[in-house]
Amino acid sequence: MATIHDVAKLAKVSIATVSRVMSGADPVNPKTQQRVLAAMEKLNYRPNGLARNLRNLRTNVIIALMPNIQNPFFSEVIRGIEDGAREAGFHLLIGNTDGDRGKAKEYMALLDESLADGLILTTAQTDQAFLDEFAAHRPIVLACEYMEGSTIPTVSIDNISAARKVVKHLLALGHRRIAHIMGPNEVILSRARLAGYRQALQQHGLEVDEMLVQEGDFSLDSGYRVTRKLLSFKRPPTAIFAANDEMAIGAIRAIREHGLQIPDDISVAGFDDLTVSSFVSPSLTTIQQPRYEIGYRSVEMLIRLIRSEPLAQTQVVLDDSLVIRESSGVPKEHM
Amino acid sequence: MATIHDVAKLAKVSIATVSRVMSGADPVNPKTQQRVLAAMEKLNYRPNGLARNLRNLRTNVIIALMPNIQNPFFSEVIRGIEDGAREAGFHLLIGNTDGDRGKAKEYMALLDESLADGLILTTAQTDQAFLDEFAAHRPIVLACEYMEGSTIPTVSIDNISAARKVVKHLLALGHRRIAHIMGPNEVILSRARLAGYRQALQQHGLEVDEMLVQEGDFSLDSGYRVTRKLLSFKRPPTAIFAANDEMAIGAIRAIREHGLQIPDDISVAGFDDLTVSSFVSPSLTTIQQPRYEIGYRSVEMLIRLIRSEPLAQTQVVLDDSLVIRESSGVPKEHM
DNA sequence: TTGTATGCGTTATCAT
DNA sequence: ATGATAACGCATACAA
Repeated sequence: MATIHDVAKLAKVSIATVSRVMSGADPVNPKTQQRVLAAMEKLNYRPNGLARNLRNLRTNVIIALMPNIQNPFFSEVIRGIEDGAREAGFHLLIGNTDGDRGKAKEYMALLDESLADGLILTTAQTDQAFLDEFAAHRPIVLACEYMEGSTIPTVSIDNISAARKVVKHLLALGHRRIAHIMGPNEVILSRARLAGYRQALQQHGLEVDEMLVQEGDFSLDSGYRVTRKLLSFKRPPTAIFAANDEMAIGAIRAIREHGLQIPDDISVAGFDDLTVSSFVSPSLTTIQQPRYEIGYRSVEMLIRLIRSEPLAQTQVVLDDSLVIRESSGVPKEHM
Repeated sequence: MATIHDVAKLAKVSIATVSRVMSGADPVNPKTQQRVLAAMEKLNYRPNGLARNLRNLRTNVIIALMPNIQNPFFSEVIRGIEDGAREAGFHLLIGNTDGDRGKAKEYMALLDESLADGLILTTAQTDQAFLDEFAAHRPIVLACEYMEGSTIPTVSIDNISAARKVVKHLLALGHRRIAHIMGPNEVILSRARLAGYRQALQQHGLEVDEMLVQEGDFSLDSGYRVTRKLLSFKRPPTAIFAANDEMAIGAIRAIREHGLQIPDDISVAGFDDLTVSSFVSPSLTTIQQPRYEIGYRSVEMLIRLIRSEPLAQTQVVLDDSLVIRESSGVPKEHM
């Protein structure tokens, strides 16, 4: 690979002049500029990004950590992050943690090794105390979930109110035995959605039947398994609210295999509005959240942090909306 | 951030000794080692990766390019790549190209800027001539599709024979009017699967009705739209083979909306065996390919290329298998 | 307008 | 066993 020295020698100038031609910062005589350009062309010169980064002490790399690259919810968030990063001249390094805190910390360490300029977490990935401390001195943004009492810049919807909205919809249809398939209890998101579920029932004067709250892991398969369990109860629920669409699709499968009709025998609602959710049969009632925008706004904030620019607000809450489709309906006893 | 000089000063040694303590290559007196370690601890020293990389002229970064991060097929391939990369101490930079060759070339340029050590393409992303030339002097592996007459190291299944297998299955059930929803014509994969479709029909002595070959773009929605078109024909097909599962799921939706039963009125088959494909209703007949392994083997090859180690073989073809589920059955006139 | 010289923080060579 | 020093390739302050 040709270096700046090779170009300088061929163009009969100093390396400083070559550097100036590249940056365009200082004025350069048009004729020498031509010579330099010609030399760069001839040598097929590409500046070494490593040297440039060391000199500038910046990498132009942003890391986005996701618990699971397979999850289509996050991939749309990532698209928003990527677009925002590209527009600002940053590269995106995507890290998959599989919910493993060790992996997450490994990626976070890249910040301290100067191999990345900033970090976006989609879901917290680790304990709040550690994260607060870590983020205090480093450019970090938390996307998708909100940590109560934390000072970390955050972009998310209000998961509690969104979950409440789903359950109120089911209550309004006449359901009284509504089950909730929650996500992993250690995930903040999961607890927030569970809280919304409880609030809706309580505001309706109903007690929460703890048997009807079951934990999944956000996978299709866990939704399937948990639903089979729910259906085996003496008094099965008339509606199931799953904490994400994938578990809801798993639930649909289990219900159909059980020989029941949706929504006639049992209603199902999810959360996220994946693309596939309007294509499954029956199509899924769910919460639509602005996934792309969550990503885009997150990276905007992060870049301001990296540049030490002030933040207008540190906690951004975006709007969600309830999408009612075929999977939710009036319970049988009311028909 | 503390540097190696700060550590050296505090420990009252030279920077060379600090470096030795870190690498463990040369012997160091245990007592001085303790002093150095203590100093590193006290200063919370983290070596600067940028400087290290510049010195070594390596980044330990591998780039994986995918046409669409949303596509669950690729995300499993990426998992394989990521695991392989991690095991070998590499970081993975994931690039989304949206099928845009400009974006792809931008990422490829990172190789020439020394910001990455190697590149994996999942689908070719660009024209063969450019790619062959580009790959001739750089560590590059092509995953998922095979380019006829190319010398680029490749890991994939045999898409032609796999597609043939699907169509032969439909023929064996008694279908004669079999439609094909192909992927974008500029994608090698799409043309390979189309070729397999043609071969199967021809080997069965059937002519290909060109009206029954329609182009989609691998999205759910395109499968839906194209299927509506197919169903509007005077003589609609009795079976549809979609070039991927997402289009097949779109097709299922269109067929149900049309009031037809699957597989009684019309059979559907896909390609890829996404997780969701066994959960949709009816569950999908499809081709299962070793996505994770494709990724894993690709990165293995790439790392050998980066290290200038010899390759046992440059074109790896892995096994696929036909998974028969509920969406394909005997056509009505045969029942 | 251009050149010289220094430093970014490592690793590695060569002495001692 | 340890230290001094030279790269790695670039950007920039300062001189000319």
